[in-house]
Amino acid sequence: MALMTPDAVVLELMTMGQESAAYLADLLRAASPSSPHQELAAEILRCCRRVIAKLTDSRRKKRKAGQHEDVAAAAAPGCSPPKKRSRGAEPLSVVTSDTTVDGFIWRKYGKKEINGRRHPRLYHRCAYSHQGCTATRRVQRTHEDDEPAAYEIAYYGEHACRGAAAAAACGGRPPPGVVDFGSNAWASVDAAAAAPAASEHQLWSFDGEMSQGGWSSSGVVGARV
DNA sequence: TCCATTTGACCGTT
DNA sequence: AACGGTCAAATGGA
Repeated sequence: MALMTPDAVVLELMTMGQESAAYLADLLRAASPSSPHQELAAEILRCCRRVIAKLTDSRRKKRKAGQHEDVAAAAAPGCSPPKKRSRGAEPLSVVTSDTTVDGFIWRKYGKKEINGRRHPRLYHRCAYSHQGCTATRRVQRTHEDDEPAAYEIAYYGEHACRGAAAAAACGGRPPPGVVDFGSNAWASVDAAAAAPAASEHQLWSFDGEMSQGGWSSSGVVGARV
């Protein structure tokens, strides 16, 4: 039973982001009507709208085509999953400057040097995969020289575990974002900055409260599908 | 000792 | 045959 698809998560996040940006714009306007920061808030708002529009559009297309969310989720229980994902699978891609904020706990299971890319591609699966959660994601740095670094994260599969499973694992505190992955992960170097590599307990970079519908989507800077 | 990460190898798709 | 996704043994840290 699919509880929260990556699409839905991102859509929800972006909606929250949009509301927050609108609120911020109001605050700025009230504080200083001529503040140049208003334009910044407006820009954030525009980005959110574009992402939401994209997401809504792609979901509508999927429904229309009668396709499953993805290949992994479509695999029947008992059948061995395909070793390689079909290229027909349409992932949800998010471009973000922070790979650690998406509300789920991820575990790295592979790394691959990709042709024409200076940085390797990282493969993660949901930390609750042993509970039947089929969600996976693929993290790839977008442009080699981007500063700050931007990453394209492609989400596959559905979270059968919910993000709440992560919260439970955290002893009821606000749910974690994402486990950082390993000592050589360039993503962690950028996103977690000075944090020493490794233990998932110290690398949550979560600054919101998903359980209350208010978690931050600050890392997301754009999206394309 | 357990668990997460690393990394080379395997295998499916194009 | 090349490419890319996943597996699984080896490794290292707590």
